[in-house]
Amino acid sequence: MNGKIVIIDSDRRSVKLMRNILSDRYEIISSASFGEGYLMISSDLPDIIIIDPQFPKSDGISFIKSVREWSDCPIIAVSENGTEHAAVSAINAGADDYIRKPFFQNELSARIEACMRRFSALEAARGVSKAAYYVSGGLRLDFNNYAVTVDEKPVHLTKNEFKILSLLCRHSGKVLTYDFIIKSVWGPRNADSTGILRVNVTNLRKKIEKDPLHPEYIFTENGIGYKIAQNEISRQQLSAKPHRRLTYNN
Amino acid sequence: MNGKIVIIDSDRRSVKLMRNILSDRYEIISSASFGEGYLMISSDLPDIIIIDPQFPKSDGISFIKSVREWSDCPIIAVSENGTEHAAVSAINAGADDYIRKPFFQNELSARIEACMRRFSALEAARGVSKAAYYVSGGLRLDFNNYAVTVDEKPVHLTKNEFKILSLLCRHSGKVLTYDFIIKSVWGPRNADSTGILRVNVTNLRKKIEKDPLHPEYIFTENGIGYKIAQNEISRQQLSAKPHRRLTYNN
DNA sequence: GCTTTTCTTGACAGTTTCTTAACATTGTAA
DNA sequence: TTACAATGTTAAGAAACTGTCAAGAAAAGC
Repeated sequence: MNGKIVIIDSDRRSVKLMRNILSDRYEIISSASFGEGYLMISSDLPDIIIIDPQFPKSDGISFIKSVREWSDCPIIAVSENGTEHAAVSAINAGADDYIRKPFFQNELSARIEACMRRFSALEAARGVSKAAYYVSGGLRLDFNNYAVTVDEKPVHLTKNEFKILSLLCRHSGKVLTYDFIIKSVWGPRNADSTGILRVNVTNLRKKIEKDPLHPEYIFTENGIGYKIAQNEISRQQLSAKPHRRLTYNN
Repeated sequence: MNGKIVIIDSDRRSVKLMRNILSDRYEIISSASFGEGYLMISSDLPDIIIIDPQFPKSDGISFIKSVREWSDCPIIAVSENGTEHAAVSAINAGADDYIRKPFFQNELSARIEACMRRFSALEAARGVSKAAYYVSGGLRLDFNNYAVTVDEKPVHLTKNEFKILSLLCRHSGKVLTYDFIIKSVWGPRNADSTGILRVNVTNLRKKIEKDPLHPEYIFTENGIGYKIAQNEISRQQLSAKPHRRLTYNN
């Protein structure tokens, strides 16, 4: 599996077709409604969002905008509306591409893959780890299997606890602000609702820290956010991707 | 000017049209041949490359691949060839977008701008992950991680202390007035409230200076403000010069 | 349906950080 | 040297932040 895609489209044939094209390489989750789709995006955190903004009938443009307020996830608009205005609106709202129906199947695939490549490059530049495991001291987290062990002993985490911990682990060594964590884990949400994050971190610490009062893994940066120690296995795997553009030295 | 665009297209009317659409916001350099275009790309280092890979005699796909070997500059293919194969080939070769002729003018603009936005984000992420440190003597400050070390030992700073120190480090070597620092850290505020700044600097010095009476890092310029020594990480060290290939043979 | 787990909220306490004010010290100009 | 302004230091209360608990709501599992 190359990743997870959320498809939001009220045309069932469209969805079925896209499923056929993509399901061998991607996990597909679909919805016919904006409301449900929105919930899927915030709970499942897909790698790509495909949406038919149904311009101008329904307000898909503001949907795209509102996702963009809290997520950088690539959005591809796929619509029967071939007008220039529809495409421009979607792209300006934050969509990464606008594809007209009926589309060529291989072209859809190619555009999705291109999107994924670009986003991976962006995340890599941001220091997001692509390693399969996080290891630090006695703590080990398996990103793919949702498994966490402390000193070889398996630890059960709830969904949100795992989301928080794996987020910290993907960005290991960096301080993540409360706001960033909240938006990443809960999606759109009142940013000042830090209480729920605090409770989750307390519960997490109870499960993985020997002495929650003197944390060994999850550190608090007062007034800013949380961080976790650098992944011990990511250093070797720091891949040297070629530089994107030549730059002047002046 | 928003940037520089190299257009490689043998169709003069196309080039003229694109010039008309884009020249108010971008510097346009164009060529009708691959060879010349290639030289332009390597010498002018544009922000975006627009290319019609559908040259009658030459292979535009290998051109794109060849540019991709050493540059990540966004490439937009614009071609009269509407086939799926043409689009898929271009995108898989490394093009960021494939636009069919005849195109909508505003859509072309929007797609170019979207490309620029994405690429800026990528470069910003790369820049941040490189030029993220201030170093002077034993003092080291990591702008992104709110982390400060003195002689390798981590030092804990409060949010405001870090704000002040990083402000000084960002403007290293220059004297920052009390007024400027206060406004930067606390926002609009009674300008004569320098007391709070003095307290913060005292606390900062306690944490990072060996002998606060004879500061090694944070210097007072009487009657003006504070300053910190110039960052020892020079700009040349930050951006390594990638190799450049100047010939294109096909 | 029921039971169990997880999520969310609000209250509260302990801790850290911020801010103020008083006082000490240093620098500067007459 | 003296007087005065500017800067440094300290301490204490205020404010903000963080960690914890418990209870009800919601969701998941059976």
